[in-house]
Amino acid sequence: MTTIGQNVNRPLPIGFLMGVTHRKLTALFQQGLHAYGITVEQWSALNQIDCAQGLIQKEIADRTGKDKPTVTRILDHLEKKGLIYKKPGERDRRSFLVFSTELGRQVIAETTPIEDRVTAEVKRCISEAEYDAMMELLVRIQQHIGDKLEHPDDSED
Amino acid sequence: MTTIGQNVNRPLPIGFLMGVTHRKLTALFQQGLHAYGITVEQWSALNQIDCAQGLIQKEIADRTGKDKPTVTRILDHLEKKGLIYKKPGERDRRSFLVFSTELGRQVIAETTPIEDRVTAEVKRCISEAEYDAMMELLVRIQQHIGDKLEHPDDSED
DNA sequence: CACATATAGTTGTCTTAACAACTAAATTCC
DNA sequence: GGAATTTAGTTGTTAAGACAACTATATGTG
Repeated sequence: MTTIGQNVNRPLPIGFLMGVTHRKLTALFQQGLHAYGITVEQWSALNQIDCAQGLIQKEIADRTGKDKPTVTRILDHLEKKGLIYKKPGERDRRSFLVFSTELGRQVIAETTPIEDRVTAEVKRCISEAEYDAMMELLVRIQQHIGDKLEHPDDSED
Repeated sequence: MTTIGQNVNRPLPIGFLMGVTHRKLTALFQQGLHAYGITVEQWSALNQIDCAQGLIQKEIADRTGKDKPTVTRILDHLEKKGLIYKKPGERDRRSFLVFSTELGRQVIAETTPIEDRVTAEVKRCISEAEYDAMMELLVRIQQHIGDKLEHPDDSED
């Protein structure tokens, strides 16, 4: 006779709860982006490119929190859709400078209000102060865990 | 002459910040799971199965916040690894009851402390009160946005 | 200079997520 | 009872994320 159901009702760990919440926020934004034929992740890369103009892919990766292969593929999609273009780096011939096209700029201009609406929707269920606190906590956790991933053995009590 | 760089330094929207944070938390837990040959998402399904014993796939989907196709595939992996088994539903012949095997129970018993360590790590950079507040806010946002996704046109001011 | 090492980017593989289309069994309604 | 509708689960496709292996250029050190 084996013991069954021993782990009764432990709370959903924070990572999983964050995953579920993240997926729902993404789904809401994705609904709004549907008419523009881009995904949420493509939007985030295009948004950074449009803001900064002339980023190299490594910088896009850093700013969007994605790894290099992921960025390569997202840029492939954005390029095929005519939303960005790459210029070979002259000083550093390993890299490209990435720019948004006129169309890309237009898409960001039109979709930024959609992102604002997602944020506004979140603020309908939590206060401004709670929102700010949440953002601050997310940044803190993200940095702390990021450090831990880079220096796994540091047991700085 | 086109305007360039007009979207100067808008803050990272909450959804994206949550995505970055979620990916880092997942990466940390995944490091710990490496020796057990399962992924974080497989762990979360196995964990639910092990707690409840005899869930049908729909219930696993609900409890893990995944859709049915995703659960089907995760269970395929868990079954191949000998961590779970399915029993055909007798009362409802469309569904299966899913149980963890002895090995599956053992894996969860041994890996639950690893998940605890991830939570503990998070609590090293935020207080207990902040942690609780964060969890509560995540639940609230997740529910509110979930409702919005189901009733998109409700403009309940 | 030459060799080692680091960095930018690409390609391939696997897993997960979203979405649509589908099968089969259960339920509802007339 | 029988047709329409739900519900449980599967399969296929596409995109993204993690990871490893790879190419090519840059940098650093003897």
